[in-house]
Amino acid sequence: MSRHDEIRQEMLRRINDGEWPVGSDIPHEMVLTEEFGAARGTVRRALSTLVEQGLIERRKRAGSRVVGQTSQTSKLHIPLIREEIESRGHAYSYRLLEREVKPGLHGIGTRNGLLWVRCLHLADGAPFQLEHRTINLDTLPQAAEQPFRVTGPNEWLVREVPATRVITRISAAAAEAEIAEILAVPEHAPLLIVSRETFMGEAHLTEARLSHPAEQYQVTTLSI
Amino acid sequence: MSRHDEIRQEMLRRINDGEWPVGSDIPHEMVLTEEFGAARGTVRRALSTLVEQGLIERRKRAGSRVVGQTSQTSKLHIPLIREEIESRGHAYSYRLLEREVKPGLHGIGTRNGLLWVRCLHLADGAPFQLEHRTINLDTLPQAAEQPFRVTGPNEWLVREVPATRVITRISAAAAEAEIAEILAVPEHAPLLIVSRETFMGEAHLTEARLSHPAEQYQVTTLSI
DNA sequence: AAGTGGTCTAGACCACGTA
DNA sequence: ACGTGGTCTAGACCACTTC
Repeated sequence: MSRHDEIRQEMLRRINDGEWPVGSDIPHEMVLTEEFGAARGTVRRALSTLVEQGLIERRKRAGSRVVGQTSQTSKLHIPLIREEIESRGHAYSYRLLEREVKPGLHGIGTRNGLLWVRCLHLADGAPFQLEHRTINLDTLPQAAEQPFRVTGPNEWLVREVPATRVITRISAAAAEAEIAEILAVPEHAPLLIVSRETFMGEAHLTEARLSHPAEQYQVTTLSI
Repeated sequence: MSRHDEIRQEMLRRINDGEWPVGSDIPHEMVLTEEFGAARGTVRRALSTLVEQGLIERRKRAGSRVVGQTSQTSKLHIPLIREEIESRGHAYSYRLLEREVKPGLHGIGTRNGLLWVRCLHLADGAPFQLEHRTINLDTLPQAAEQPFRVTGPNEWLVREVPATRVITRISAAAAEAEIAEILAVPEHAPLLIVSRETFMGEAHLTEARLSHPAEQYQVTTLSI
């Protein structure tokens, strides 16, 4: 355990034991620096981690204070669907349903159009995730050469394309007739839907709508 | 924009423009330090942010390399339900449905028991979130004195209790008859369910199961 | 206005993992 | 075995925000 970890542990203990109650100011950096006998940078590193965790707040000239659970954030990690399925011990398979180039929309893909893909990811032969994928051919023209016949767009994107910004939306919906049939669930069965938009800088790269039968899938996040 | 931000921006540009393609090694710290004319710590800070964003990977003695979207993580921030409703411009109201102390389970709350609360959060008078809450009275004995009659457990927890670890699970389900009635949706209507377990160190603090009519609610996450 | 947190520098030592 | 990234120190200047 590094020194800044030790210092952070001790700070956590003080918060936990009520020595630094929620809402109270904690000692200034220089005080802590002397007390722990460490350099200022080391103390600051411990404090920064606590800020990331959402346990303390820092304001210039006003010191730092302990906060409650308000600003608790978690990390959401959505792995490759193949890895997700294989990590559960199931056999992964893939089926391309549709692939076509469509004209652009709303200023996205207006020059080269949009590559539109619909495909299915299966676990032990049973439908697990229905993927509606749109790829912007203005920013990713190489995608036009990808058949996506034996592996999905995800695999290719992960291997080739870096992204700086991802927006993920998680929602629930009742399965419409067509989707219900593809996913082999009753009509109006609950679905868990993950929608992701991916950007590189300001450039829009791709968009995915991933529908799962609710019984088979849930999203889990861990704290920072 | 601070120097480490400028350096990071330039690194992002190189990744974006393919000067540093996915899978390739990027220059060593000392090379970058010289090139940018900054201190090593500043370059390292820029690199650290890129690691957090999941854009590069670092391995001792082997250098750093650009990775694809595999390890993309997002930050999930679930605010106080009251703030969520008010930020949409609706009037928030609260109704306590049930409150009772139950014996502990699975080693959780085995001394003092568990405080079990069921309550409803409404937007403009319409049901928005049904909350099933369990509070561990071993770790949070003060909770036993809280009536939760006019404000929910959330408000109290946020004000009083810090947490170091939060596990969040997001799932979908069809509304059972009783829940459907409380939420004023048809039976079997899709629900978006957010479950959270909260810990301070190893100590289990509280657990919540938050059910929302799917039409009214979705979870959004942003990249780091 | 002043003191806090934020940033940056320059240097050193260390441990680990790959070559 | 050795060079890389990881950590820590000591010091300085700055800008913001509260007092």
